[in-house]
Amino acid sequence: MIRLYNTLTRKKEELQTLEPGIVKMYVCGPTVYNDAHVGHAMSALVFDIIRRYLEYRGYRVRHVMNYTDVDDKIIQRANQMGIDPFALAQKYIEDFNQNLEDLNILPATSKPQVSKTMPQIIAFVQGLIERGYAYPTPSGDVYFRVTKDDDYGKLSGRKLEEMQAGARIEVGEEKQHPMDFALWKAAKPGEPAWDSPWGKGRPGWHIECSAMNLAELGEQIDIHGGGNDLIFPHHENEIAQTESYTGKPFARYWMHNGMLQLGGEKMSKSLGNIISIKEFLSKRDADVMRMLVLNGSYRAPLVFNEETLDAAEKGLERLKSALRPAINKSADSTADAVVALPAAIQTVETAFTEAMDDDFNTAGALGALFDFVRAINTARDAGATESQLRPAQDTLRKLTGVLGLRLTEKRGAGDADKFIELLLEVRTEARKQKLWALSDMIRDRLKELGVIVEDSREGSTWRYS
RNA sequence: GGCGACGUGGCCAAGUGGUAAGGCAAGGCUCUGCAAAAGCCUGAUACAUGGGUUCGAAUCCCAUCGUCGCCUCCA
Repeated sequence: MIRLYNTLTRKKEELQTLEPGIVKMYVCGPTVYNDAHVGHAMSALVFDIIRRYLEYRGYRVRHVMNYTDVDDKIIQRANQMGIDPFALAQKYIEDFNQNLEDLNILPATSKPQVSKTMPQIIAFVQGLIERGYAYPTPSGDVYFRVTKDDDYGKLSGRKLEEMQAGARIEVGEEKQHPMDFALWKAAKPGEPAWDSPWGKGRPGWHIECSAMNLAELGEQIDIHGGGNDLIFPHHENEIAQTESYTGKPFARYWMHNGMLQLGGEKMSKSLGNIISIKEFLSKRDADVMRMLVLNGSYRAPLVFNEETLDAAEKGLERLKSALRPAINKSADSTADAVVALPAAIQTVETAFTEAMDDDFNTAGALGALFDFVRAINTARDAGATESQLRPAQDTLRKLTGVLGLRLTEKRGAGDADKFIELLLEVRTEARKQKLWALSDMIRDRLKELGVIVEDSREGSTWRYS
Protein backbone atom coordinates (compact mmCIF):
# COMPACT_ATOMS: atom_id res chain seq x y z
CA MET A 1 0.00 0.00 0.00
CA ILE A 2 1.48 3.28 -1.12
CA ARG A 3 0.79 6.39 0.92
CA LEU A 4 1.48 9.87 -0.33
CA TYR A 5 1.20 13.37 1.02
CA ASN A 6 -1.60 15.36 -0.52
CA THR A 7 -1.18 19.12 -0.47
CA LEU A 8 -4.93 19.49 -0.83
CA THR A 9 -5.73 17.70 2.44
CA ARG A 10 -2.33 18.23 4.10
CA LYS A 11 -2.28 14.58 5.05
CA LYS A 12 -0.74 11.37 3.84
CA GLU A 13 -3.33 9.34 1.98
CA GLU A 14 -3.45 5.88 0.53
CA LEU A 15 -2.99 5.81 -3.23
CA GLN A 16 -6.25 4.80 -4.88
CA THR A 17 -6.12 5.28 -8.61
CA LEU A 18 -9.10 6.17 -10.78
CA GLU A 19 -8.45 3.12 -12.90
CA PRO A 20 -6.87 0.01 -11.41
CA GLY A 21 -3.20 -0.29 -12.18
CA ILE A 22 -2.93 3.02 -14.01
CA VAL A 23 -1.62 6.30 -12.66
CA LYS A 24 -2.43 9.44 -14.57
CA MET A 25 0.19 11.98 -13.58
CA TYR A 26 0.59 15.52 -14.82
CA VAL A 27 3.66 17.50 -13.85
CA CYS A 28 4.13 21.16 -14.67
CA GLY A 29 7.13 21.68 -16.89
CA PRO A 30 9.18 24.80 -17.48
CA THR A 31 8.60 27.98 -19.36
CA VAL A 32 11.21 27.75 -22.06
CA TYR A 33 13.06 31.01 -22.47
CA ASN A 34 16.56 30.24 -21.16
CA ASP A 35 18.75 27.47 -19.79
CA ALA A 36 17.04 25.25 -17.22
CA HIS A 37 18.71 25.28 -13.80
CA VAL A 38 19.34 22.69 -11.13
CA GLY A 39 16.08 23.62 -9.41
CA HIS A 40 14.22 22.38 -12.46
CA ALA A 41 16.41 19.31 -12.30
CA MET A 42 15.33 18.69 -8.72
CA SER A 43 11.66 18.83 -9.63
CA ALA A 44 12.10 16.61 -12.65
CA LEU A 45 14.15 14.15 -10.61
CA VAL A 46 11.58 14.00 -7.82
CA PHE A 47 8.78 13.07 -10.18
CA ASP A 48 11.03 10.74 -12.15
CA ILE A 49 11.77 8.86 -8.94
CA ILE A 50 8.07 8.76 -8.08
CA ARG A 51 7.24 7.48 -11.53
CA ARG A 52 9.95 4.85 -11.49
CA TYR A 53 8.81 3.60 -8.11
CA LEU A 54 5.16 3.45 -9.15
CA GLU A 55 6.22 1.42 -12.17
CA TYR A 56 8.31 -0.83 -9.95
CA ARG A 57 5.19 -1.42 -7.87
CA GLY A 58 3.32 -2.51 -10.96
CA TYR A 59 1.50 0.59 -12.10
CA ARG A 60 1.43 1.83 -15.63
CA VAL A 61 2.15 5.54 -15.44
CA ARG A 62 0.77 7.95 -17.97
CA HIS A 63 3.16 10.80 -17.36
CA VAL A 64 2.45 14.15 -18.95
CA MET A 65 4.83 17.07 -18.72
CA ASN A 66 4.01 20.26 -20.57
CA TYR A 67 6.13 22.96 -22.11
CA THR A 68 4.98 26.53 -21.76
CA ASP A 69 6.11 27.91 -25.08
CA VAL A 70 3.80 30.93 -25.27
CA ASP A 71 4.61 33.47 -22.60
CA ASP A 72 5.53 37.10 -21.95
CA LYS A 73 9.13 36.31 -21.09
CA ILE A 74 9.66 34.25 -24.21
CA ILE A 75 8.30 37.03 -26.38
CA GLN A 76 10.34 39.63 -24.55
CA ARG A 77 13.57 37.68 -24.87
CA ALA A 78 12.97 36.82 -28.50
CA ASN A 79 12.33 40.47 -29.29
CA GLN A 80 15.56 41.45 -27.56
CA MET A 81 17.46 38.91 -29.59
CA GLY A 82 15.57 39.77 -32.73
CA ILE A 83 14.46 36.23 -33.39
CA ASP A 84 11.19 34.39 -33.70
CA PRO A 85 9.68 33.50 -30.31
CA PHE A 86 8.72 30.03 -31.50
CA ALA A 87 12.25 29.35 -32.64
CA LEU A 88 13.55 30.49 -29.26
CA ALA A 89 11.11 28.26 -27.40
CA GLN A 90 11.90 25.33 -29.64
CA LYS A 91 15.61 25.66 -28.96
CA TYR A 92 15.07 25.58 -25.21
CA ILE A 93 12.63 22.70 -25.46
CA GLU A 94 15.30 20.70 -27.21
CA ASP A 95 17.88 21.78 -24.65
CA PHE A 96 15.63 20.73 -21.79
CA ASN A 97 14.93 17.37 -23.37
CA GLN A 98 18.68 16.89 -23.59
CA ASN A 99 19.09 17.93 -19.94
CA LEU A 100 16.53 15.35 -18.88
CA GLU A 101 18.20 12.64 -20.89
CA ASP A 102 21.59 13.53 -19.43
CA LEU A 103 20.07 13.32 -15.95
CA ASN A 104 18.71 9.85 -16.74
CA ILE A 105 15.14 11.06 -16.38
CA LEU A 106 12.62 8.96 -18.23
CA PRO A 107 10.91 10.97 -20.95
CA ALA A 108 7.29 11.78 -20.16
CA THR A 109 4.86 9.65 -22.09
CA SER A 110 3.49 12.88 -23.53
CA LYS A 111 4.92 16.40 -23.76
CA PRO A 112 2.27 18.83 -24.95
CA GLN A 113 2.99 22.42 -25.87
CA VAL A 114 0.74 25.42 -25.51
CA SER A 115 1.25 26.51 -29.09
CA LYS A 116 -0.08 23.17 -30.28
CA THR A 117 -3.08 23.07 -27.97
CA MET A 118 -4.73 26.33 -29.03
CA PRO A 119 -8.11 24.97 -30.22
CA GLN A 120 -8.60 23.08 -26.96
CA ILE A 121 -7.64 26.13 -24.91
CA ILE A 122 -10.07 28.34 -26.79
CA ALA A 123 -12.83 25.76 -26.39
CA PHE A 124 -12.07 25.54 -22.68
CA VAL A 125 -12.33 29.31 -22.23
CA GLN A 126 -15.50 29.34 -24.26
CA GLY A 127 -16.96 26.62 -22.06
CA LEU A 128 -16.17 28.60 -18.92
CA ILE A 129 -17.89 31.68 -20.36
CA GLU A 130 -20.94 29.62 -21.24
CA ARG A 131 -21.12 28.25 -17.72
CA GLY A 132 -20.86 31.73 -16.24
CA TYR A 133 -17.38 31.24 -14.78
CA ALA A 134 -15.69 33.68 -17.09
CA TYR A 135 -16.41 36.91 -18.88
CA PRO A 136 -14.91 38.74 -21.84
CA THR A 137 -14.11 42.42 -21.60
CA PRO A 138 -14.53 45.13 -24.24
CA SER A 139 -10.80 45.13 -24.96
CA GLY A 140 -10.76 41.43 -25.79
CA ASP A 141 -9.45 39.90 -22.55
CA VAL A 142 -11.25 37.07 -20.80
CA TYR A 143 -11.15 36.74 -17.03
CA PHE A 144 -12.06 33.95 -14.67
CA ARG A 145 -14.75 34.99 -12.19
CA VAL A 146 -13.41 33.82 -8.82
CA THR A 147 -16.52 34.82 -6.89
CA LYS A 148 -18.48 32.23 -8.88
CA ASP A 149 -16.20 29.45 -7.62
CA ASP A 150 -17.29 28.88 -4.04
CA ASP A 151 -14.28 26.83 -2.95
CA TYR A 152 -11.67 29.03 -4.56
CA GLY A 153 -8.53 28.97 -2.40
CA LYS A 154 -8.88 25.43 -1.10
CA LEU A 155 -5.47 24.21 -2.28
CA SER A 156 -3.39 27.05 -0.89
CA GLY A 157 -5.57 27.53 2.18
CA ARG A 158 -6.53 31.08 1.36
CA LYS A 159 -9.82 32.86 1.52
CA LEU A 160 -10.91 35.37 -1.04
CA GLU A 161 -11.60 38.02 1.59
CA GLU A 162 -8.10 37.70 3.02
CA MET A 163 -6.45 37.91 -0.34
CA GLN A 164 -8.16 41.08 -1.48
CA ALA A 165 -6.09 43.34 0.72
CA GLY A 166 -2.82 42.55 -0.98
CA ALA A 167 -4.16 42.16 -4.48
CA ARG A 168 -3.19 44.70 -7.02
CA ILE A 169 -4.93 45.81 -10.12
CA GLU A 170 -2.98 47.24 -12.98
CA VAL A 171 -4.26 50.41 -14.48
CA GLY A 172 -6.60 49.75 -17.33
CA GLU A 173 -7.65 46.27 -16.27
CA GLU A 174 -11.28 45.48 -16.47
CA LYS A 175 -11.60 42.92 -13.72
CA GLN A 176 -14.85 42.52 -11.83
CA HIS A 177 -12.93 41.31 -8.78
CA PRO A 178 -9.28 41.96 -7.91
CA MET A 179 -8.50 38.25 -7.79
CA ASP A 180 -10.03 37.47 -11.17
CA PHE A 181 -7.28 36.18 -13.42
CA ALA A 182 -6.72 36.18 -17.16
CA LEU A 183 -7.76 33.21 -19.27
CA TRP A 184 -7.15 35.03 -22.50
CA LYS A 185 -5.16 38.15 -23.23
CA ALA A 186 -5.90 40.42 -26.16
CA ALA A 187 -2.96 40.69 -28.53
CA LYS A 188 -0.61 43.61 -28.36
CA PRO A 189 1.21 44.78 -31.46
CA GLY A 190 4.14 42.58 -32.43
CA GLU A 191 3.10 39.59 -30.36
CA PRO A 192 2.19 36.14 -31.58
CA ALA A 193 -1.59 35.89 -31.59
CA TRP A 194 -4.32 33.43 -32.38
CA ASP A 195 -7.82 34.03 -33.63
CA SER A 196 -10.53 33.58 -31.07
CA PRO A 197 -14.18 34.49 -30.51
CA TRP A 198 -12.82 37.48 -28.53
CA GLY A 199 -10.46 38.69 -31.18
CA LYS A 200 -6.79 38.01 -31.66
CA GLY A 201 -4.93 37.08 -28.54
CA ARG A 202 -3.17 34.41 -26.56
CA PRO A 203 -3.90 32.30 -23.49
CA GLY A 204 -3.17 33.23 -19.90
CA TRP A 205 -0.73 31.13 -17.96
CA HIS A 206 -3.03 28.85 -16.01
CA ILE A 207 -5.54 27.84 -18.63
CA GLU A 208 -2.97 25.98 -20.71
CA CYS A 209 -2.41 23.33 -18.05
CA SER A 210 -6.13 22.82 -17.54
CA ALA A 211 -6.63 22.43 -21.27
CA MET A 212 -3.63 20.15 -21.81
CA ASN A 213 -4.66 18.00 -18.88
CA LEU A 214 -8.12 17.62 -20.29
CA ALA A 215 -6.78 16.86 -23.75
CA GLU A 216 -4.13 14.39 -22.61
CA LEU A 217 -5.58 12.67 -19.56
CA GLY A 218 -9.27 13.52 -19.40
CA GLU A 219 -11.47 15.24 -16.84
CA GLN A 220 -9.91 13.61 -13.80
CA ILE A 221 -6.36 12.62 -12.99
CA ASP A 222 -4.59 10.88 -10.15
CA ILE A 223 -1.49 12.93 -9.42
CA HIS A 224 -0.79 16.53 -10.24
CA GLY A 225 2.73 17.62 -9.44
CA GLY A 226 5.06 20.56 -9.54
CA GLY A 227 7.21 22.78 -7.39
CA ASN A 228 5.60 24.17 -4.26
CA ASP A 229 6.02 27.67 -5.63
CA LEU A 230 3.25 26.77 -8.05
CA ILE A 231 0.64 26.07 -5.38
CA PHE A 232 -0.55 29.62 -5.60
CA PRO A 233 -1.68 30.98 -7.90
CA HIS A 234 -1.01 28.48 -10.65
CA HIS A 235 -2.42 25.26 -9.27
CA GLU A 236 -5.14 27.04 -7.36
CA ASN A 237 -6.33 28.53 -10.61
CA GLU A 238 -6.01 25.28 -12.47
CA ILE A 239 -8.33 23.61 -10.02
CA ALA A 240 -10.77 26.49 -10.26
CA GLN A 241 -10.83 26.31 -14.06
CA THR A 242 -11.03 22.59 -14.47
CA GLU A 243 -13.53 21.87 -11.75
CA SER A 244 -15.73 24.73 -12.87
CA TYR A 245 -15.57 23.39 -16.40
CA THR A 246 -16.15 19.70 -15.67
CA GLY A 247 -18.07 19.87 -12.41
CA LYS A 248 -15.89 17.05 -11.11
CA PRO A 249 -12.97 16.83 -8.69
CA PHE A 250 -9.81 17.37 -10.71
CA ALA A 251 -6.68 15.69 -9.30
CA ARG A 252 -6.92 13.18 -6.49
CA TYR A 253 -3.45 13.95 -5.15
CA TRP A 254 -1.51 17.16 -5.38
CA MET A 255 2.19 16.63 -4.87
CA HIS A 256 4.71 19.43 -4.51
CA ASN A 257 8.45 19.30 -4.24
CA GLY A 258 10.38 21.72 -2.01
CA MET A 259 12.67 24.36 -3.38
CA LEU A 260 16.34 23.92 -3.98
CA GLN A 261 18.28 26.27 -1.72
CA LEU A 262 21.38 28.04 -2.86
CA GLY A 263 23.10 30.19 -0.27
CA GLY A 264 20.07 30.05 1.96
CA GLU A 265 17.49 31.09 -0.57
CA LYS A 266 15.55 29.57 -3.39
CA MET A 267 17.24 29.39 -6.74
CA SER A 268 15.10 31.04 -9.34
CA LYS A 269 15.23 32.81 -12.60
CA SER A 270 13.96 36.03 -11.08
CA LEU A 271 16.56 36.07 -8.29
CA GLY A 272 19.30 35.39 -10.78
CA ASN A 273 21.19 32.99 -8.51
CA ILE A 274 21.24 30.25 -11.07
CA ILE A 275 23.35 27.25 -11.82
CA SER A 276 22.25 25.69 -15.06
CA ILE A 277 21.90 21.96 -15.49
CA LYS A 278 24.47 22.12 -18.25
CA GLU A 279 26.94 23.87 -15.98
CA PHE A 280 26.34 21.37 -13.21
CA LEU A 281 26.86 18.40 -15.49
CA SER A 282 30.13 19.82 -16.74
CA LYS A 283 31.47 19.43 -13.20
CA ARG A 284 29.63 16.53 -11.64
CA ASP A 285 28.08 13.25 -12.64
CA ALA A 286 24.31 13.17 -13.14
CA ASP A 287 24.04 10.59 -10.38
CA VAL A 288 25.39 13.15 -7.90
CA MET A 289 22.40 15.42 -8.42
CA ARG A 290 20.07 12.48 -8.08
CA MET A 291 21.84 11.30 -4.96
CA LEU A 292 21.48 14.74 -3.43
CA VAL A 293 17.74 14.61 -4.06
CA LEU A 294 17.46 11.05 -2.75
CA ASN A 295 19.25 11.91 0.48
CA GLY A 296 16.57 14.40 1.39
CA SER A 297 12.82 14.53 1.47
CA TYR A 298 11.20 15.64 -1.74
CA ARG A 299 8.85 18.00 0.11
CA ALA A 300 11.56 19.78 2.07
CA PRO A 301 13.99 22.44 0.88
CA LEU A 302 17.13 20.91 -0.60
CA VAL A 303 20.46 22.30 0.57
CA PHE A 304 22.62 22.63 -2.51
CA ASN A 305 26.26 23.53 -1.96
CA GLU A 306 29.74 22.13 -2.45
CA GLU A 307 29.64 20.34 0.88
CA THR A 308 26.35 18.52 0.32
CA LEU A 309 27.39 17.71 -3.24
CA ASP A 310 30.68 16.25 -2.05
CA ALA A 311 28.80 14.14 0.48
CA ALA A 312 26.44 12.93 -2.25
CA GLU A 313 29.38 12.05 -4.46
CA LYS A 314 31.07 10.09 -1.69
CA GLY A 315 27.83 8.31 -0.88
CA LEU A 316 27.62 7.28 -4.50
CA GLU A 317 31.13 5.87 -4.32
CA ARG A 318 30.05 3.87 -1.34
CA LEU A 319 27.11 2.34 -3.19
CA LYS A 320 29.44 1.47 -6.04
CA SER A 321 31.94 -0.12 -3.70
CA ALA A 322 29.53 -3.00 -3.15
CA LEU A 323 29.56 -3.76 -6.86
CA ARG A 324 33.29 -4.42 -6.99
CA PRO A 325 34.21 -7.97 -7.91
CA ALA A 326 34.84 -10.80 -5.49
CA ILE A 327 38.36 -11.29 -4.22
CA ASN A 328 38.08 -15.00 -3.61
CA LYS A 329 38.41 -16.89 -6.89
CA SER A 330 38.49 -20.38 -5.43
CA ALA A 331 35.96 -22.44 -3.50
CA ASP A 332 32.75 -21.04 -2.02
CA SER A 333 33.08 -19.62 1.46
CA THR A 334 31.12 -20.80 4.46
CA ALA A 335 31.89 -17.73 6.56
CA ASP A 336 28.97 -16.34 8.54
CA ALA A 337 28.95 -13.04 6.65
CA VAL A 338 28.68 -14.93 3.36
CA VAL A 339 26.00 -17.33 4.51
CA ALA A 340 23.98 -14.36 5.82
CA LEU A 341 23.82 -12.68 2.42
CA PRO A 342 20.55 -14.23 1.18
CA ALA A 343 18.82 -13.06 4.34
CA ALA A 344 20.23 -9.57 3.81
CA ILE A 345 18.64 -9.56 0.37
CA GLN A 346 15.26 -10.21 1.93
CA THR A 347 15.85 -7.53 4.53
CA VAL A 348 16.79 -4.83 2.07
CA GLU A 349 13.91 -5.58 -0.29
CA THR A 350 11.44 -5.25 2.56
CA ALA A 351 12.99 -2.16 4.12
CA PHE A 352 13.34 -0.46 0.76
CA THR A 353 9.72 -1.02 -0.16
CA GLU A 354 8.44 0.00 3.25
CA ALA A 355 10.32 3.27 3.09
CA MET A 356 9.29 4.07 -0.47
CA ASP A 357 5.67 3.11 0.15
CA ASP A 358 5.60 5.77 2.84
CA ASP A 359 5.38 8.89 0.70
CA PHE A 360 8.50 8.02 -1.29
CA ASN A 361 10.85 8.20 1.66
CA THR A 362 14.01 8.00 -0.38
CA ALA A 363 16.28 8.88 2.55
CA GLY A 364 14.93 5.91 4.46
CA ALA A 365 15.32 3.70 1.40
CA LEU A 366 18.93 4.82 1.03
CA GLY A 367 19.54 3.90 4.66
CA ALA A 368 18.44 0.35 3.91
CA LEU A 369 20.65 0.31 0.84
CA PHE A 370 23.72 1.42 2.76
CA ASP A 371 23.16 -1.29 5.34
CA PHE A 372 23.03 -3.73 2.48
CA VAL A 373 26.25 -2.34 1.02
CA ARG A 374 27.99 -3.11 4.29
CA ALA A 375 26.64 -6.65 4.23
CA ILE A 376 27.98 -7.19 0.72
CA ASN A 377 31.39 -5.68 1.44
CA THR A 378 31.71 -7.69 4.62
CA ALA A 379 30.86 -10.85 2.71
CA ARG A 380 33.45 -10.04 0.09
CA ASP A 381 36.10 -9.45 2.73
CA ALA A 382 35.06 -12.70 4.36
CA GLY A 383 35.81 -14.56 1.15
CA ALA A 384 32.58 -14.71 -0.87
CA THR A 385 33.07 -15.88 -4.43
CA GLU A 386 31.64 -14.21 -7.47
CA SER A 387 28.68 -16.56 -7.62
CA GLN A 388 27.99 -16.00 -3.95
CA LEU A 389 28.13 -12.23 -4.35
CA ARG A 390 26.19 -11.94 -7.56
CA PRO A 391 22.59 -12.30 -6.31
CA ALA A 392 23.16 -9.57 -3.74
CA GLN A 393 24.84 -7.31 -6.25
CA ASP A 394 22.00 -7.90 -8.69
CA THR A 395 19.55 -6.86 -6.00
CA LEU A 396 21.52 -3.72 -5.29
CA ARG A 397 21.61 -2.88 -8.98
CA LYS A 398 17.89 -3.47 -9.24
CA LEU A 399 16.95 -1.28 -6.29
CA THR A 400 19.32 1.57 -7.10
CA GLY A 401 17.95 1.30 -10.63
CA VAL A 402 14.44 1.87 -9.28
CA LEU A 403 15.74 5.13 -7.89
CA GLY A 404 17.22 5.93 -11.27
CA LEU A 405 20.86 5.69 -10.25
CA ARG A 406 23.17 4.29 -12.85
CA LEU A 407 26.24 3.65 -10.72
CA THR A 408 28.34 3.43 -13.82
CA GLU A 409 32.04 3.21 -13.39
CA LYS A 410 33.76 5.94 -15.29
CA ARG A 411 35.31 4.60 -18.42
CA GLY A 412 38.35 5.92 -20.12
CA ALA A 413 39.15 5.26 -23.74
CA GLY A 414 38.81 1.50 -24.01
CA ASP A 415 42.15 1.03 -25.73
CA ALA A 416 43.95 2.48 -22.72
CA ASP A 417 42.99 -0.51 -20.64
CA LYS A 418 45.63 -2.91 -21.90
CA PHE A 419 48.37 -0.35 -21.37
CA ILE A 420 47.19 0.21 -17.84
CA GLU A 421 47.23 -3.56 -17.32
CA LEU A 422 50.78 -3.62 -18.65
CA LEU A 423 51.88 -0.86 -16.28
CA LEU A 424 50.36 -2.75 -13.38
CA GLU A 425 52.24 -5.89 -14.36
CA VAL A 426 55.45 -3.92 -14.34
CA ARG A 427 54.53 -2.40 -11.02
CA THR A 428 53.72 -5.80 -9.52
CA GLU A 429 57.17 -6.95 -10.56
CA ALA A 430 58.70 -3.82 -9.03
CA ARG A 431 56.89 -4.49 -5.80
CA LYS A 432 58.17 -8.02 -5.70
CA GLN A 433 61.65 -6.57 -5.86
CA LYS A 434 60.68 -4.04 -3.17
CA LEU A 435 61.29 -1.12 -5.51
CA TRP A 436 58.88 1.01 -3.52
CA ALA A 437 59.83 4.37 -5.00
CA LEU A 438 59.20 3.09 -8.51
CA SER A 439 55.91 1.39 -7.70
CA ASP A 440 54.69 4.44 -5.82
CA MET A 441 55.59 6.62 -8.74
CA ILE A 442 53.56 4.48 -11.11
CA ARG A 443 50.62 4.60 -8.74
CA ASP A 444 50.87 8.36 -8.28
CA ARG A 445 51.23 9.09 -11.96
CA LEU A 446 48.29 6.88 -12.82
CA LYS A 447 46.24 8.66 -10.21
CA GLU A 448 47.02 11.97 -11.87
CA LEU A 449 45.74 10.44 -15.08
CA GLY A 450 42.51 9.35 -13.41
CA VAL A 451 43.31 5.75 -12.64
CA ILE A 452 43.07 4.53 -9.06
CA VAL A 453 45.32 1.64 -8.10
CA GLU A 454 44.66 -0.29 -4.92
CA ASP A 455 46.80 -3.11 -3.52
CA SER A 456 45.53 -6.02 -1.55
CA ARG A 457 46.90 -9.35 -0.43
CA GLU A 458 45.49 -10.97 -3.57
CA GLY A 459 47.06 -8.44 -5.89
CA SER A 460 46.43 -5.00 -7.30
CA THR A 461 43.20 -3.70 -8.80
CA TRP A 462 42.47 -0.53 -10.71
CA ARG A 463 39.56 1.60 -11.79
CA TYR A 464 38.93 5.00 -13.27
CA SER A 465 38.34 7.77 -10.74
C1' G B 1 0.67 42.02 7.60
C1' G B 2 -1.89 37.13 5.83
C1' C B 3 -1.31 31.81 4.58
C1' G B 4 1.88 27.49 4.77
C1' A B 5 6.24 24.47 5.83
C1' C B 6 10.16 23.60 8.93
C1' G B 7 13.95 23.87 13.25
C1' U B 8 17.28 16.23 15.10
C1' G B 9 25.23 15.29 16.62
C1' G B 10 30.48 19.50 12.80
C1' C B 11 27.40 19.06 7.79
C1' C B 12 23.12 16.50 5.02
C1' A B 13 19.21 13.77 7.01
C1' A B 14 15.38 9.31 8.57
C1' G B 15 12.21 8.63 12.40
C1' U B 16 5.48 11.63 13.98
C1' G B 17 3.58 8.43 21.33
C1' G B 18 7.51 3.75 23.85
C1' U B 19 12.63 5.09 24.58
C1' A B 20 17.49 8.52 18.63
C1' A B 21 18.34 4.90 10.80
C1' G B 22 21.83 6.14 7.25
C1' G B 23 25.52 9.16 4.51
C1' C B 24 29.61 12.82 4.75
C1' A B 25 33.36 14.68 7.98
C1' A B 26 36.47 13.42 12.68
C1' G B 27 39.33 10.12 16.07
C1' G B 28 41.12 5.00 17.22
C1' C B 29 41.92 -0.03 15.35
C1' U B 30 42.44 -4.42 11.71
C1' C B 31 44.77 -5.25 7.05
C1' U B 32 49.21 -3.22 4.80
C1' G B 33 56.19 -1.71 2.49
C1' C B 34 53.51 2.86 2.13
C1' A B 35 48.92 4.64 0.38
C1' A B 36 44.06 3.62 -0.74
C1' A B 37 39.90 0.57 -0.26
C1' A B 38 36.99 -2.44 2.84
C1' G B 39 35.74 -3.83 7.81
C1' C B 40 35.46 -2.87 13.22
C1' C B 41 35.03 0.71 17.25
C1' U B 42 33.96 5.85 19.35
C1' G B 43 30.63 9.85 19.58
C1' A B 44 23.66 13.36 20.17
C1' U B 45 22.24 12.45 29.48
C1' A B 46 17.63 13.26 25.24
C1' C B 47 15.90 16.04 18.98
C1' A B 48 15.28 25.39 18.71
C1' U B 49 13.47 27.45 23.70
C1' G B 50 9.66 27.59 27.66
C1' G B 51 5.29 25.51 29.44
C1' G B 52 1.37 21.57 29.16
C1' U B 53 -1.16 16.55 28.11
C1' U B 54 0.44 11.35 29.12
C1' C B 55 2.63 5.73 32.83
C1' G B 56 5.75 7.42 28.84
C1' A B 57 6.98 12.64 23.62
C1' A B 58 11.88 14.31 19.07
C1' U B 59 6.90 12.53 17.92
C1' C B 60 0.35 15.55 20.62
C1' C B 61 -1.22 20.86 22.51
C1' C B 62 0.05 26.17 23.61
C1' A B 63 3.54 30.15 23.60
C1' U B 64 8.25 32.28 22.17
C1' C B 65 12.49 32.66 19.00
C1' G B 66 14.53 31.49 14.25
C1' U B 67 14.72 29.83 9.01
C1' C B 68 12.33 29.14 4.37
C1' G B 69 8.29 29.37 0.73
C1' C B 70 3.83 31.69 -1.23
C1' C B 71 0.79 36.21 -1.28
C1' U B 72 3.79 39.32 -8.58
C1' C B 73 6.61 35.63 -13.20
C1' C B 74 8.87 31.14 -10.99
C1' A B 75 10.16 23.75 -10.65
